[in-house]
Amino acid sequence: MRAKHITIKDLSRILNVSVSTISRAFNDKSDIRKETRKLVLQKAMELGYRPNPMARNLQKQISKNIGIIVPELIGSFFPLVISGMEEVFSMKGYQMLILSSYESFEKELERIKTLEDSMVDGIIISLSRETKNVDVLNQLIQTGIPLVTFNRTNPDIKAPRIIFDDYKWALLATEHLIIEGCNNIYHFALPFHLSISKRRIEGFKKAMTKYCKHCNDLQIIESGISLEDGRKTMQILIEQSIVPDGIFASSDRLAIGAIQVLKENGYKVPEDCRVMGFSESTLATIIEPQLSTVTQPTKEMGKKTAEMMIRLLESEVALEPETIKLNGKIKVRQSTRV
Amino acid sequence: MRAKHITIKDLSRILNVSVSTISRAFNDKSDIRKETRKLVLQKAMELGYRPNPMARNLQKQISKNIGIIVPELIGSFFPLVISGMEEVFSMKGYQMLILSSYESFEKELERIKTLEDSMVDGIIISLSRETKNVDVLNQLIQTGIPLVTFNRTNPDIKAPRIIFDDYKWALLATEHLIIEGCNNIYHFALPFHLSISKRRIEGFKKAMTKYCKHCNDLQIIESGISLEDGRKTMQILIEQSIVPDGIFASSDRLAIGAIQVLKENGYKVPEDCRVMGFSESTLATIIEPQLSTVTQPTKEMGKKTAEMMIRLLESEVALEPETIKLNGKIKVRQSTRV
DNA sequence: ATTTTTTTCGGAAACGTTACCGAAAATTGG
DNA sequence: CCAATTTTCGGTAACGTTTCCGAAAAAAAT
Repeated sequence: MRAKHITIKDLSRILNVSVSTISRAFNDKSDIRKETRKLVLQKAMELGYRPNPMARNLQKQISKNIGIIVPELIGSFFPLVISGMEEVFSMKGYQMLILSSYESFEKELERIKTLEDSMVDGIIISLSRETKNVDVLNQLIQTGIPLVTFNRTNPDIKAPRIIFDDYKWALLATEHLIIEGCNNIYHFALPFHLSISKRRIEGFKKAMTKYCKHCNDLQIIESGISLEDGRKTMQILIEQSIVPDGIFASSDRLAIGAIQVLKENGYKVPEDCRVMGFSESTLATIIEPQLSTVTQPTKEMGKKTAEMMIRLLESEVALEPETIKLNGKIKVRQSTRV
Repeated sequence: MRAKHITIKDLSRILNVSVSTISRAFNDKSDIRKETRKLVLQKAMELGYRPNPMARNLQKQISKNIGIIVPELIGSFFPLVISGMEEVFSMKGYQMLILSSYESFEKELERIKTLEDSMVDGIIISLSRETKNVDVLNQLIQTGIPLVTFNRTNPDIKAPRIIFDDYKWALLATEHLIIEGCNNIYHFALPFHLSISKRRIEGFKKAMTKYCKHCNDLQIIESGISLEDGRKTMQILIEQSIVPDGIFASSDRLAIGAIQVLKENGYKVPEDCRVMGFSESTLATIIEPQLSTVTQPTKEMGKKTAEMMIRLLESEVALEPETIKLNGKIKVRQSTRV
């Protein structure tokens, strides 16, 4: 039923040259005459010949596939990162197998197994929120398969990581709140065990002590990642009659949840409490007041990650795991400025 | 450098059986003794043998890859659809190659070519906003490669389509506005040449005439797809001193743009103008007032699309292109109810 | 016990490439 | 003009499976 594909052998028969010369013509080998190459390529074009990638990959013992595991496909962040990866991988002739761990450690392991089975040339991963044990990843590296982590990563993994300079920008974000006049600032943090969370907490603390602001651990609350998590955290604070004059949330979704609850309880943003988000999302300009946040070069992160993978793939020797830190920008909107 | 993979030949040597029996053991063939199968499988497990997919695919002349082309990866819609597809494809051992056309016709053609080159077993596509000519797709079908379209499709394509019952739900959405008391309703439409747009317009018209409401073509405005497009359309209306008492927007983003501009100009939603969106997005509950909209089983659409592809793949004979219409639900929030 | 049937297996040829090893042809050097 | 070199090419064996064909072994029938 399917139209038969023309192969290198067909070409060989038609052109009366050996299959090896045809292969040579397509692979820019040196030991072929320019005229014969032109002849072959021309005829190939004419007959619509396309090299069969499966055969080539079998012979070369590669798959030209890169496995990508992300915690989720919803939200704007990961799709945008992936979109950045696509740009560089498609240029280099690689294809992406995109899998979601759905924020579950168990599923994450499953996905890794799947990718191993399908013999991808490399694996790119951003950890699920549940992932604490990274032994499997390190075993993976042991077997020789290139691994790159991004955004949600873990210092114990002996692989390159591409991350935002969370420490620096958390510091600057907090500083922004302080300069705007906040004294009693709370930090809504991501799950503590995520390194991304730790780095932002450090930045927050540093800013607070730098300006001699009161800062104890009660002001740093492990909230989660969703909008609902942000709501809950805020609700608990209000029930305890605690209303900060500034909130630095570790994600836009947490920040928006906080704003919603503040407003529902009659507090005004930014007058009563200024709120700062992190990692720009499309939601930031929809909420009222519009959310100040730290924008991140999300697509850039995808590109850098993909480029790192290409480097691993093309290098003969094992590279020392490198950490690339990307810079953001503070986007001031109405939620922090009266 | 890379750890050598154990092959069927290694197993053959170790177990002292032929390669064909091993292959038989793994493929549930009938002509093999239960004990030998068990023996083989056990040893394979022990040595961590995994069939090489490239070799298998070359032999079977398939790739176990499905190409997927979507207009964009940002926004919640397409990632969610893809997430639905993933569920069924990963069950069936297929992998997805996800490519984005970035809403560009030219890029779309490029992507199709890429997928042909990589010899995917089937192609799933949702058209870019620019796509009017679908000859390439029909040629593709001619060559025998299974094609399934979803959401943004085109009646000229001779392939199955999985769509929402846009006509019906546009009708019901408009009806909802009418029942809530609107008389002068405007429809912010997607680009007219998209069939999805046409169907919703028909639904809108039908509802208006059914209730004997005044409805001329000026009330149906080709707006675009983005939030910015929604803002522009609303702005133009207001500049003409036209303020409808109801707006049915063909996407949540258009609706939110409209709401923003209405509010900026001192109009109240829903008191002065009720606004109805279409195709639930995460933005709907962030905007104030929260947006009434037509929710769609987005993930379900992905599943159904993938299942249709599997059917094409597994069927020997060519199937008559079928159209599957999915139902939605009207979600009433504050933007349409006082 | 011999023939017939069925079950179980091994050998070898595919699948479409690339890679290696020579050999023929063309070029150079003396 | 012949030898030495270089360029260009063909033949063939991989890569790791599956599939087909036929043969051996086991079971059933006579």
